[in-house]
Amino acid sequence: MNSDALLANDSQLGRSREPKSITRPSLMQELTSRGVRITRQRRLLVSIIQNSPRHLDATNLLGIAKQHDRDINLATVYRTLALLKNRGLIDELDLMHIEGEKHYYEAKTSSDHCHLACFSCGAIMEYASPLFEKLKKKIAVDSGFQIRVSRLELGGICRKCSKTM
Amino acid sequence: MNSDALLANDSQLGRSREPKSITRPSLMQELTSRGVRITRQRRLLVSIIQNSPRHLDATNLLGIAKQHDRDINLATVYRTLALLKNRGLIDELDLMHIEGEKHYYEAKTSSDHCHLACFSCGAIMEYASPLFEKLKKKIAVDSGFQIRVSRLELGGICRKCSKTM
DNA sequence: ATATGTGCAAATCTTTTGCAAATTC
DNA sequence: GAATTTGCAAAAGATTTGCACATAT
Repeated sequence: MNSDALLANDSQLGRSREPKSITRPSLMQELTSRGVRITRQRRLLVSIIQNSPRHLDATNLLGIAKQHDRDINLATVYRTLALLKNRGLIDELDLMHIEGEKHYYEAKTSSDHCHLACFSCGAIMEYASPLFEKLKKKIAVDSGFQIRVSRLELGGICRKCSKTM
Repeated sequence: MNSDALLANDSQLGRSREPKSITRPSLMQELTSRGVRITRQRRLLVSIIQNSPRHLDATNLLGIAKQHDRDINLATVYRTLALLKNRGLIDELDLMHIEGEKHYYEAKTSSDHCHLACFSCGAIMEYASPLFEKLKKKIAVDSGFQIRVSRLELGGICRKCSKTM
């Protein structure tokens, strides 16, 4: 029996549909309840981030947003991402720089998970585990450090690729 | 009793002296044994990385190297870092982007450790734990992923700062 | 002598910023 | 109407690259 949630994933840079155990609180609700002004473009960007099945970088996000609002600008994307990041509503990922130095974003989940990046095919898998939560708790207790953000990223070769090679 | 090694640290962006349990194999020896050509500048850079008590970024590294070789160039620093990274001899850290988007480097250690970055004072602490190793092993087994590189970074408030505030 | 490494300057890529115009409450 | 957000273009910062020259084996 395996108490951990392994979120298998097939697509390039994709993020799988999540089991019920992982929840992403509504970004819009969070923003509203914190008195953040909701503009048309913020609503659009937030909804894209919240619903995207993949991890998006700023340019991806702009591209998708442009399909709905031809005039949206990259600077607005960055400013909105900064807003969300500063309020702790999204996580910023590097995904082991598997595709350059850009960042990827995802709505923060209730319990943290880590990202496995395959150097061979570029697939990104997510993995959540009580053991990860336990480790963070132990680090906090041992070191007296109050953890606000955590990022565990692993680079290597995914199962599919190691079979192929 | 605490089986984990907590590597306390006082200095800004510093790295503490390590307990014997953490070892950093000789980069020079590794390079030689792999038939990599050793030039004057590579020797210099490698020795700085190996012996630095702090996590250095490319510009830091250049600055220190310049004290020994006035003519060394930033491009050479980056090229040498790429060489070491590709051979898996150093780890590249983001340290939660606590100081911009640059990267920091350290000689790879025998067992992985994580980095705690204090958003308030900028201190970087290192923390090694068998529990981290256990988590990685579990992830590998559960997901069939062969881990080549791992990075666990935590951002938050260090003990000292949370007392002050 | 040949392959490899290096300096330099320019290019690239991601992200940030100043400011005037547009939008929101 | 006042405060905030946005577009645009320019700036900033980190890293990479092309090429002629220098160095290592």
